[in-house]
Amino acid sequence: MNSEFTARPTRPNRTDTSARASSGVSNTRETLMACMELLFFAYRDFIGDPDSMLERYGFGRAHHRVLHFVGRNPGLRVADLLVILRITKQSLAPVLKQLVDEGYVTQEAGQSDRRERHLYVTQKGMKLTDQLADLQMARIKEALESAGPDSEETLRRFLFAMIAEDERSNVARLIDGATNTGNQLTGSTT
Amino acid sequence: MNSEFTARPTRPNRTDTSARASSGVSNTRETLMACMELLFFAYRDFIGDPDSMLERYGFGRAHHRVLHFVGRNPGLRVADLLVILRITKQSLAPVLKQLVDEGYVTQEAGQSDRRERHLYVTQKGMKLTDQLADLQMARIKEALESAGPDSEETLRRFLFAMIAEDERSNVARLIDGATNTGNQLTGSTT
DNA sequence: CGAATTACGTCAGCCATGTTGACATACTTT
DNA sequence: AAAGTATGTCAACATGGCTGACGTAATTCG
Repeated sequence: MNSEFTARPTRPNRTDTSARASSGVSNTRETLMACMELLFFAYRDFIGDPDSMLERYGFGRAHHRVLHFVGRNPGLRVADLLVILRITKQSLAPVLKQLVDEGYVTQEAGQSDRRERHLYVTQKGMKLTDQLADLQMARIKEALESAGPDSEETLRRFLFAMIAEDERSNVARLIDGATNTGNQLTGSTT
Repeated sequence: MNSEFTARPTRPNRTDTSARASSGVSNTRETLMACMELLFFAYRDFIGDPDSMLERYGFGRAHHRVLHFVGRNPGLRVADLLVILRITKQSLAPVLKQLVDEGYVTQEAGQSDRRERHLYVTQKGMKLTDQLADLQMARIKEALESAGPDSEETLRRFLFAMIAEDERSNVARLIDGATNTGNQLTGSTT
């Protein structure tokens, strides 16, 4: 017994007060709570996909993040990466070293300033990076389809608004700069 | 210079091929990529709120998760918690011990089976748990409002579909059982 | 009854990922 | 020449995971 998390406790005190009363649409505490928990589980599985693939390469999430952001922003400097990932150079060092040593990422001295190390994902690296991204995008795509026709626009608005206010412009610039898809974000959320 | 992550590289190769071509609505690779990155940043800030509060108590995310799930499912057994959190008892032990020692959680031997330890969040614990949840729900609520009128339903559908297929029923049961809000999830996603 | 199983705890050792602080090195700027 | 900057590196440490092994109490099964 108790194989998965079918396991529910004997569950006492279920008196069903509050909530449910406002059977309507508005965001009750319970509804928001459900969103919270769903976000928790959704995100877990969202990272679960790439995690298992990364394992086979001896990489972790840290490697994934580096591959992703360098892949999307070729020529990124080490300092940029640190700011994006919000980690210290000491944390990045071993991860980056491994990626460079194993040929997934290359470094090039800057032209104007030769102290700078510009990072690039190699072909070998891009292959892995794409595989990882494809896994995650496939899950998102499916979920969007099952969520309805306008779900993608709604989702983007929601996620963007979830980001700390003083970070939004940075994120918008990052995404947008890398994708060159136009100004959906900065424009639509004003 | 380079204060935040204003820092963008010199950015070479921006030739703008693919994408954008299909200017329509459909989920292009670039759009999905944007969703991916937004999800990454959104989730980071979603956890950032409680993180800073937890620090003041000397707690981490692990404590938060325990408080949350025990708080929502009073009487949960240790084994249940392990399955929900997908961690080992050795990982849980120190966290749970700290919460019990400091009076945030209590344990009670089961009535029918006295080997079982049923977990309950104390009043002191509920106060903290509620504060944490309120922080996160406030962010979600705001984001939903800024995403439009039907965004909550859409979001729930999306998130639910993001969960691994063979986990959905479990999650639905968990959320639903705890909230007693009815069968929105299990019903609407079929 | 006695043996096996179960729920939980605990000890020991390991790994990944993060942190600070201090310092070295190469390069640029003043 | 001196100061500042971009990066790398060493050392020590914290957190939160993991596995394996073992103990203990309680239940269940033969």
